[in-house]
Amino acid sequence: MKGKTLSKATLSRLPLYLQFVRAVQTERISSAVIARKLGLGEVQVRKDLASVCTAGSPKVGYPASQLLEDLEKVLGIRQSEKVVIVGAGKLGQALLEYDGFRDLGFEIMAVFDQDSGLQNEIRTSIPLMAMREMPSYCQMNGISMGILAVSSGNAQAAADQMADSGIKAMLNCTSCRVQVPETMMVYQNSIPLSLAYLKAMAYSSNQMEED
Amino acid sequence: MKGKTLSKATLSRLPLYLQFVRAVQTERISSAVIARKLGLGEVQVRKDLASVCTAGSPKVGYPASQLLEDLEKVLGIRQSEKVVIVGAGKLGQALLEYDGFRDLGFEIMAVFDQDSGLQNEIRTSIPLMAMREMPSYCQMNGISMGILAVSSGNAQAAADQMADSGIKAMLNCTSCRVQVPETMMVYQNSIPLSLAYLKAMAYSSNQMEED
DNA sequence: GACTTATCGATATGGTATTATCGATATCTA
DNA sequence: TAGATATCGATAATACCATATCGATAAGTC
Repeated sequence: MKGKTLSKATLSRLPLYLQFVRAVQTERISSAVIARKLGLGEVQVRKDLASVCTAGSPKVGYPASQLLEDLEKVLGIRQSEKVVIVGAGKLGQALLEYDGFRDLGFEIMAVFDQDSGLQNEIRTSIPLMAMREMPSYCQMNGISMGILAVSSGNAQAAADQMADSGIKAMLNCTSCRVQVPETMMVYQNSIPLSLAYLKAMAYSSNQMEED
Repeated sequence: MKGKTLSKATLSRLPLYLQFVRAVQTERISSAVIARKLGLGEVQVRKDLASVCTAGSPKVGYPASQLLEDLEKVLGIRQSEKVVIVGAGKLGQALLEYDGFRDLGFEIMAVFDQDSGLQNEIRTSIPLMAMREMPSYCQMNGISMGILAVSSGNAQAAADQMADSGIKAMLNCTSCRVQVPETMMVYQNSIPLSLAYLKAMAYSSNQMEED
């Protein structure tokens, strides 16, 4: 549309701004306040916001309602996005109970698992279905996003089935890398891997201090 | 020590290399193979590996055993790191069952929760304790890393208690930002936030294609 | 032993992201 | 109405990261 170029780094921060603006009760917000609360640079906040909202004015800050609206528009959460979860183990169940998805415009439609005996463990109204039903279900409901939350051994097979189902964007919550078609976008969010990264960061920053 | 400067970006990839080198069965590994399987640039892999290992040689690649050793050394996983989990809900339980931590050199020592009635739900031998026991437990066992996995409403309070317990690095699996002392390092790993980022990425890249 | 090839390491280039700086403007006060 | 101040937007400078290129070297081949 507008040909604006949103950088990856900026994109990754937009949801944070969204959350913050929602939580705040004031009519007007300044970049300084956002920066302080989110632990970011003041200029960075302005630059990020400038790429989605032009309503900021000197001495007064951004109007919260306008900023909120613009953020939601850019993030595309005005109309909710349908998502499936693959894997009904503990992690999948945790995701089912999580209310954080709705706030960000996601609607969890269904959970798929090989083991349909887990039905009684699941307390929500979201249906649990067998893996083999996934392709037809996703295609029928026009679902293009999915969360991979199976055990390591099943990761690649499940990923293949997601590809067969027409999933175009996968959040991989496994710690395995999976091979997917080029048309599918993958973002890895593995807790153990993140923990390893955090440790390495802490480790190396300590070394620098001691240096 | 050696004054080497490991970039954040490189650090985030080291665990991937580690996993890959472990999984591979050959004696020698070339950067090209790693790059292809991990979907990275060949030169990038060499550059990353050069910062931790000097044993690569032309025509032959890297000796797997040496590379593995060096990666483990840099990531500091030769001696295991003790970690606590805060929050024994579904997510906390999922983490307890997860074997991915041990492979990366982490030992889950205990879980803390306000509700100690969850004991019977937990199937592992890892002890569940009350939150108020956390400070003494962590200090007694010299624990400096923790995973925050409570519900949104309790996030800040739990984070405060982690700070009181001497935790120096927190993996925040909540979707809330928490305020912590400056001495504490935080890395956020929130599945809904990651999903929002992924959607925004897919969204904007589609726009570019249609452009 | 000379030639070819695969592969590494190092340097150079280009791009992206962050931070610093400055001018412009809306509000407030006198 | 004039001046002071907070805050934004824009441009510039810096730092960071990824990619391209090139020479060097070890293994294989004739």
